[in-house]
Amino acid sequence: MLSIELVRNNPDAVREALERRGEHAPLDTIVSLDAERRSLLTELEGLRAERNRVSREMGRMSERPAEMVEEMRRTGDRIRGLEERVKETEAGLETELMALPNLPLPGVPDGADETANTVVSTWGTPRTYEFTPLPHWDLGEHLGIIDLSRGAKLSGSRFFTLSGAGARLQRALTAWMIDLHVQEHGYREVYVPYLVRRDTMYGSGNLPKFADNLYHDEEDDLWLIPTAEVPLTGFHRDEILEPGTLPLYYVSHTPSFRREKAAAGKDTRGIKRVHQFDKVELYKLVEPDSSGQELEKLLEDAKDVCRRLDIPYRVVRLCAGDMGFPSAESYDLEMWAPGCEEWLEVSSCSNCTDFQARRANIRFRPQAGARPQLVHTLNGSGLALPRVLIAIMETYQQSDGSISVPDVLRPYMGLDTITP
RNA sequence: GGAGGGGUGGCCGAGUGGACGAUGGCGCCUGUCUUGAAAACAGGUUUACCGAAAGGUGACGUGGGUUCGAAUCCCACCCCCUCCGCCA
Repeated sequence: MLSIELVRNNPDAVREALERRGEHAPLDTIVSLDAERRSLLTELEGLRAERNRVSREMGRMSERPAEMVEEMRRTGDRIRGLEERVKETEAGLETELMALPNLPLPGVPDGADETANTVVSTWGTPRTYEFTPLPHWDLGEHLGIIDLSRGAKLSGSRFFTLSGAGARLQRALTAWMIDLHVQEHGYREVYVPYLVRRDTMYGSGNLPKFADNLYHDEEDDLWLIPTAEVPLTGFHRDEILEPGTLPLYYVSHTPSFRREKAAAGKDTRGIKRVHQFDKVELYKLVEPDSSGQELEKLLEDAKDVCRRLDIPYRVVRLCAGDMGFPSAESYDLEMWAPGCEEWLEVSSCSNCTDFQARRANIRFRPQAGARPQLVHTLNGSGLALPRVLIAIMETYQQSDGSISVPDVLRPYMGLDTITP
């Protein structure tokens, strides 16, 4: 959520920033709702002050004059009427504000969609093969480690099962990535619920706008998380972090559930885009001054995973129009998959500035006794599993159809080669 | 799911219709004393909103209601604890 003070005081700057994202926001409505709210509040609070004063006076009297009681009853009615109007105005204002995405930071390039994104760096050289590298769906089938049709049998299209060395590879990767982030990058591992309340989804920015992309249990009003970012944003909701607590680095491994309504028909082969996938998520709560630098570090931590796996990757800087709703600045990390011959997005690292912190009410106290301020939050995958699985399988495939296990994973896998 | 108990400031805990944002204790901060520290003593110590300021308003789990006036009474919901049932 954007700060109402910012919208009130700099509507033109906000409008301009939102335009860069292709958002044509009803800022005039917001500004006038805000003005209305404040004028109603002034009136309401005046009446309440009057009522408090008279009530106190009456408490001291032995006899309460009937006309005084009568007048206060009328004041009470006016107060109730005003409270009703304030509530309506605030609800309207909140609805409008909740619908606005975060503002892109000044350095974020212009552009309407992904065609305006820029590749900022590339690492590694794609290998050359003496044979035509197969896509993972073929490799997975030959090796008997990915079974798409059984996934479909159980749950429908875009679900998959892994078995044998495939399941083991995913588990090895997960454990290795978590260990790397905990032991070398300073993150604290957390285990979180995969079903969350409505409020938690509002905090991260997934509700109310993106309900279509979420699975929802009607009976208990619980929502399946589309990323660990959701529960991690809720982790410190309504807290004031004491001086010396920040920065906080968390890593969490969870499944992610996505309805992929908007992507109907896209990427239907293999396990690139599925309704349920596992992910190791990196999450940070930091002081506002450091969030730019922390984003660079977060991105480094994600890149480190690619480098240690020895898989070529590139870093893409997202333009203003292609960023996620809560993000102010984002980089995507893409791994090269030689079988399907494409760059696979395995991580998206974002600085959400105070956008989620304001929604989730996460603050910190800079020094003892100082006023609480909103933290900045950042998130990024480190990394998304099925796509890394794809990249590993396709990159490390051998002419006989087997897959050589990357060195770093061998201790976790207990074998060097995946064969049928 | 059933029965019972409970949710008050950073923590503990008092308060059952009127001067209570809330006694007291602990913790923390500042000062006095001390070579320094501890102890003792004194003062301070929630948060949001409206307002240029003075000041005002709200918040005692949440939302409604009763009342001139609600932490306190009523209703609904949420959460926690204990026991029973079920269960990995």
